[in-house]
Amino acid sequence: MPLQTVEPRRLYRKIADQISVLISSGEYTPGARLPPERDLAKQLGVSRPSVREALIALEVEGLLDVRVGSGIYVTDPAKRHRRHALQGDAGPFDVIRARALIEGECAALAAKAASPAQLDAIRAAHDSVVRESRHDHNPLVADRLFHVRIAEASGNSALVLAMQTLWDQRMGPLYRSLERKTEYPKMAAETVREHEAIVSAIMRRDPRAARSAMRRHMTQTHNRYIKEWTAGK
Amino acid sequence: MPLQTVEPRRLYRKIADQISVLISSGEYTPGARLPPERDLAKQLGVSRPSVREALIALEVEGLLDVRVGSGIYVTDPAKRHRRHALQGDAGPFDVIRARALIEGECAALAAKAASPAQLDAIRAAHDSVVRESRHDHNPLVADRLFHVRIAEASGNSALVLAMQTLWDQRMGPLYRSLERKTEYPKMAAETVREHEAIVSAIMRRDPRAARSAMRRHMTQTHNRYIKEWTAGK
DNA sequence: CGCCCAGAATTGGTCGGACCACTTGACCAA
DNA sequence: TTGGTCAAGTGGTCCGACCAATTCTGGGCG
Repeated sequence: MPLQTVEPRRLYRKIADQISVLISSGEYTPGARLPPERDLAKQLGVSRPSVREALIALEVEGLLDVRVGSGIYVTDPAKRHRRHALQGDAGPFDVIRARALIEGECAALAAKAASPAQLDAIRAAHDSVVRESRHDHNPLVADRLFHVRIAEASGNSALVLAMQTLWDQRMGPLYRSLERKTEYPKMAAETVREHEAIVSAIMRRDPRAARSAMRRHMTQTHNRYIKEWTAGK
Repeated sequence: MPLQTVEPRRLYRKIADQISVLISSGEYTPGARLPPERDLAKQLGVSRPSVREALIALEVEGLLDVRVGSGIYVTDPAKRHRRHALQGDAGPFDVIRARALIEGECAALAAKAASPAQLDAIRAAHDSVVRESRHDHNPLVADRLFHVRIAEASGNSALVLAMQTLWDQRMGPLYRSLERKTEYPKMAAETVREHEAIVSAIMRRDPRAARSAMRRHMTQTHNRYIKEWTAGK
């Protein structure tokens, strides 16, 4: 039988995993403050530098939030921003197509099973997009929230995760060049109209309509990108 | 005009960003070895602990590979494993359901459009899973590759990304407790049989069959988890 | 009594140096 | 060629110290 390669896990990893377990097991709830580094070091029987390395690893992973002079806090899972967003090499058009698939299904599931509170959240997010658009604001953040809300209403947190991963791909370099000089006012109106179709389908509990509305939204977004792409030379 | 929030970027972040730039600008190519920590500290004019914190951050982000006693190496972008993959709080069952959706579609697309080389890759990955199982090995790595190959054959790199993100959720702590003491020999046979159905459907270019074979595989995996879950008390 | 501010205490940030463990390669002997 | 030994290089861990930001506390003032 083939031998397994032994891998000496480094101390900071062991510490990080321990803390990570404490968080996911609910020992430390989101927003809670961890003990000071010095105390952690003492409790774990390791030195403070090692604890710091573990904390930095967890901070990079997005689980912790370090505030100088104040303490170390557990990040709210909803606010877990991935600033490193694992750069996939997926191009904008692949992303759009994948989103059409995944988010279409999210919309259908949402229409089927969303709770009243989730419906409210979707509507609120939609209103927020409308508001931002009116003020000539770039509604990117609100737009993201709108899609997240729908994914959440699907009742499957893994779908939320997948959706966010794809959305955040637009932080990638290829994507960004496409979005540089978009004329929001013009296309914001179209976006809002498409969003409305989605919201309305979900509200009236029509999964098939919701799915196709979401897919149409994605297709149209796709087309808008192409137009920009060709217009931008 | 609103003032910008001044954010005192911590030293390790600044160092990490500098090194990150050197990597993406091609100063250090994949596989290259960085200078020793002590030298880096001297060149940057900071202490070694700070350099170490930066290196750990980059290691967590997947850009660097630290080998004890040897040195620090730039990770090959293709091999960049997202071990950090953002621990969503998605439970195993949500993940399975989401994968059924996404990978089902991957399989269908693969059946429709896979190139001969991609078909070979799928078959090779499948053979590898069979081989591992026979040797009483945990075929986890091979299994992952099998699913990645199918996703790749879909021709949509965003789907590959989404699939990997979900798969890597099993690195999460909650998931791990479920997989601790699995009896691989027993369920490996079932897994292989289900894989074969998928491969065969893709090979004969039958998208609908491929989709349903993949979904069945996920459903069965789901059931196996439940059995373990209840058996484990 | 309530507000405000200065100083103290707490907590994370950075540093320098020390020693240990592992890897690597050179060298030597069988 | 093979295997073993050894030294140098490199990351791993630790300690103690001091700095900087935040928070707490208590006293003075309105």
